[in-house]
Amino acid sequence: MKIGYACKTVGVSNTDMKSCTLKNASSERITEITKHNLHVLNNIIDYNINNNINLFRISSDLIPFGSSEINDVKWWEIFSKELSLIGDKIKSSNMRVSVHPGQYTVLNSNNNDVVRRAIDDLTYHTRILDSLGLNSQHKMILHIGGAYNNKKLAIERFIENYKKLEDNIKYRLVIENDDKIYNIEEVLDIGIKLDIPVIFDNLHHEINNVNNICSEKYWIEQCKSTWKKEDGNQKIHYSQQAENKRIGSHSDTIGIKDFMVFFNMLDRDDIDIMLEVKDKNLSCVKCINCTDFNIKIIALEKEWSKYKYNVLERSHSDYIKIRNLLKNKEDFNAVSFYTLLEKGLKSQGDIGSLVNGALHVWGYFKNKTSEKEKHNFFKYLENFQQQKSNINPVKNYLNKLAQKYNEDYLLKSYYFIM
DNA sequence: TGACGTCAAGATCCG
DNA sequence: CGGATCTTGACGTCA
Repeated sequence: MKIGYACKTVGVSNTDMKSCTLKNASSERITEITKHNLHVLNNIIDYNINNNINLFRISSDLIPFGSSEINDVKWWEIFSKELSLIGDKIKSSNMRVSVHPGQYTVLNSNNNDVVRRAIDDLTYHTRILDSLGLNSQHKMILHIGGAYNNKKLAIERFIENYKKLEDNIKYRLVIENDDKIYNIEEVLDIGIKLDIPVIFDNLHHEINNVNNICSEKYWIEQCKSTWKKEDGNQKIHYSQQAENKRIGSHSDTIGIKDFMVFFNMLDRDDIDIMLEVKDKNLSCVKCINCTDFNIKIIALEKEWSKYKYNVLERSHSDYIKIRNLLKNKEDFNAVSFYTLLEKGLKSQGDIGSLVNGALHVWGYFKNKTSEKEKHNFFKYLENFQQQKSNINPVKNYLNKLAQKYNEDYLLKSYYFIM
């Protein structure tokens, strides 16, 4: 089983992709950004390897305007060396990657121009995986498209247009149920008819389902048979509804208790789970740790070192509870740890606890800083205490100091990003 | 015509 | 002038 995350990282340095607007998209600018983004992709792959993450979705933003006619840069030739080095890393680490054209890539449109652009976009995404030298287990996920007041015709159009696609596109293409139009039963019908693997998305299914008679497990098992040996293990998407947000919005983090219920329901090892969640790799590491039967306490201690000041500034009592939980090195439980962590991070920190957190972090510097820096810090802190500002200027200043004095422990923590 | 989703770029505001 | 905060962009469908 692999558990992965989509497109970008949270709290990892040098992993931000660049982009540009259409009016600035010269060949030079596109080449420059592509070079940067490939460097970033390489860093993300390194991060994944170092954190035992072996499922990842590559961002469609890798190449600016990758499927547009205005991009005339032959990036797959110019950067062939960089691409194959990244591809080699992916292969040698047994990582599985994917790409996912979004809701605006519509293969079944009744507008020929939209279909033409959709095919260009599929060609672009396929080229990413091809240029990395990856096999057919590395997939491209697509939704079926619109309904146009006649679903039957719209499905027929999808089928006809699919048949016209180049073989190297078909080689990777898989289809997924969406949250509004095509439910899992309809997507499965298409998948079976065309011999395309089907991705089950639990949240889309919750919102847009056939009926409540068949269980999630039933549909996941139905999808399983669409995955052939050369496609690799069945892949599914998992996400949770964000509280107090529009139906279908992804949660900020994966609630570990609900995830474990889902995981235990699957009761299988030959399945890969792509998480769709705002905190990306953070939830991914959480889920990996909680499903690892051989987890060592050092893995949780490492996690705690990154989150501790975020908890401290929100809730001192949760901070103490988690610290106590980790003191018992023989009998620890990853789910209990993350459940407490979620509770702590959900707490609303008051002025006192936020100040307490900032002072703890200040402790890293107090013997190194100049008088001026000390003065600046306490000025920011005083402004916050007197409600003249929020906590951000205080934390931003601490971040600056952390960078200046190269405090690796703080820079690797999530204190400055949450 | 706006909502939908995404998030960096670009624009503007603030001290 | 630098940093913080708000708006735009780029895509297609549907109400």
